Amino acid sequence: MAWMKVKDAFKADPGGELTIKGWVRTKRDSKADGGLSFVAVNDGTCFDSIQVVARHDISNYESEIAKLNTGCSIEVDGVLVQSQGKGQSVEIQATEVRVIGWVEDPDTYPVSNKRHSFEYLREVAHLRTRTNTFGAVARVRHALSQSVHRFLDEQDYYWVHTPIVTGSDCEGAGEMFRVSTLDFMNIPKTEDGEVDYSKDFFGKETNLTVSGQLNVETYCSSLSRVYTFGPTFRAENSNTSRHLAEFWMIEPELAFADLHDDIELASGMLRRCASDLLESRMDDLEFFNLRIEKGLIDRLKMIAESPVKTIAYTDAIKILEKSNEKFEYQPSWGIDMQTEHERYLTEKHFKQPVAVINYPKDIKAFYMRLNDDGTDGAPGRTVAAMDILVPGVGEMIGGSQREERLDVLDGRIEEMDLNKDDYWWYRDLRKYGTVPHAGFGLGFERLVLFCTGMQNIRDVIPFPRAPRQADF
RNA sequence: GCCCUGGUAGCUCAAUUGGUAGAGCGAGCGGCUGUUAACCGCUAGGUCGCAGGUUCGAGUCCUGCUCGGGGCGCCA
Repeated sequence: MAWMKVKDAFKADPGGELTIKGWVRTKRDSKADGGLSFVAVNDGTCFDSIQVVARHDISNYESEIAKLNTGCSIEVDGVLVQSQGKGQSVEIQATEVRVIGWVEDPDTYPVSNKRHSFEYLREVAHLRTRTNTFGAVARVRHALSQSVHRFLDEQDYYWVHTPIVTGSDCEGAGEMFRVSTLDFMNIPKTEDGEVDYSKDFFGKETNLTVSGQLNVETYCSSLSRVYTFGPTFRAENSNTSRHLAEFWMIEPELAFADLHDDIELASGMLRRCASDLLESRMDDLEFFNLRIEKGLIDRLKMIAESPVKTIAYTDAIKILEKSNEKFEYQPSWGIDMQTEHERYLTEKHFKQPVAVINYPKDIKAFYMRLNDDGTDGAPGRTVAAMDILVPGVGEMIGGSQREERLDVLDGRIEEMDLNKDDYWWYRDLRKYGTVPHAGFGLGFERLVLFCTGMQNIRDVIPFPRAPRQADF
């Protein structure tokens, strides 16, 4: 008999023979008709489990089928039929049930058939994907990843595999994890008493990347449209439900483009992700909408239809100053917005994703393009930066138009007390055929949070890494 | 890093003014039923996070440690 995935079995014509393979979610027994069992089998190919009806006349009914527990793996041969019961349209009348793997001790099976807290399930991350929620998160995460790649590919963006280990000490996006093969108990020292990295594996100090941006800008300067999509690492001691030490980031970089082209790309990507999900994963979305966050589907529909709203930082501050909201930190021009300010803007004032642009230069990175004086009526100098804020998550995207003018870039490097020599190859891009360009970083897990309604970022990545957390 | 909170059965929690522990779910067994958050009955299961201290007596009070959770900062 042909092995069929559960998702395909649901769509097949009744009457046909088939084999399915999966894990038992629940089993209910009945004494009717001499005895029969209803076994819900899930293989992860879709949200729903399929109901297998096993009767007492199957040879191993008493010895095995009646003893099945949640978590057992089985193969079932049978016939797809219209269900006689309510709750499902089709079910499988089993002719044979083969037990592949038993649950050794049902009493201590970590994900038994009951409600579990997400905090507890994090401690059994190797088994939590067997629950409705984590199965759905895994499928949605995959679908979003595919949407991003397809969306960019269709617009001629090339995926560039920037390095995980970086010898560049100028990425500047946060604390780094050191990569080294030196013996901790016997660190080689120079004459000055410093660590002698020339003896290390790479012959120099190396770290895990915090961003592929600087590297991908080199490819942008020849291939025009490129992006990175891979893991990045921040050794910040961040203890929040929105930060991870290891997370995946999407960083497009587009040449011959300005800040508005950048926002348009980000906005289009969000719309595409939402509409693809509504198209392909309604089974999982309906679950999230019912059990995790009411109104999720309506929000995704809104995202799919409306472009991101853009507002200048200077105007955003004015909105905050005029609002009647009691902020812990009073907003004023020049401050870096607090989480409370960002949430007010996206959740209460606009009630939709908002791109805040043109921030004061003193609170942003050196590579962001300096605006002309008075851009958007700002009382001070600004850079062409943008943050996209979304309800429920806050900052999901951070980007900018890059400074393509070498003299201005050098001025900024000096102003911020950075070492020009460290950026020699980055500066070369401005020396040889420079071009206006822009890009952004999208925190992939934050996108998954936004699209599932999940509350904690540690529940939307398979094996979360955070301070004091690197199990599995 | 800062502030706030919690750790009691496999899981989620309860335990009055300090008097050595209970429920629901899950699990096992039995009953009932084309069942589906099934239902009914019985049973098993706990050095109350760890280490000290106060007390005749500590799950309950004190100190230290440890591991969670929430918020803030840093950002994506």
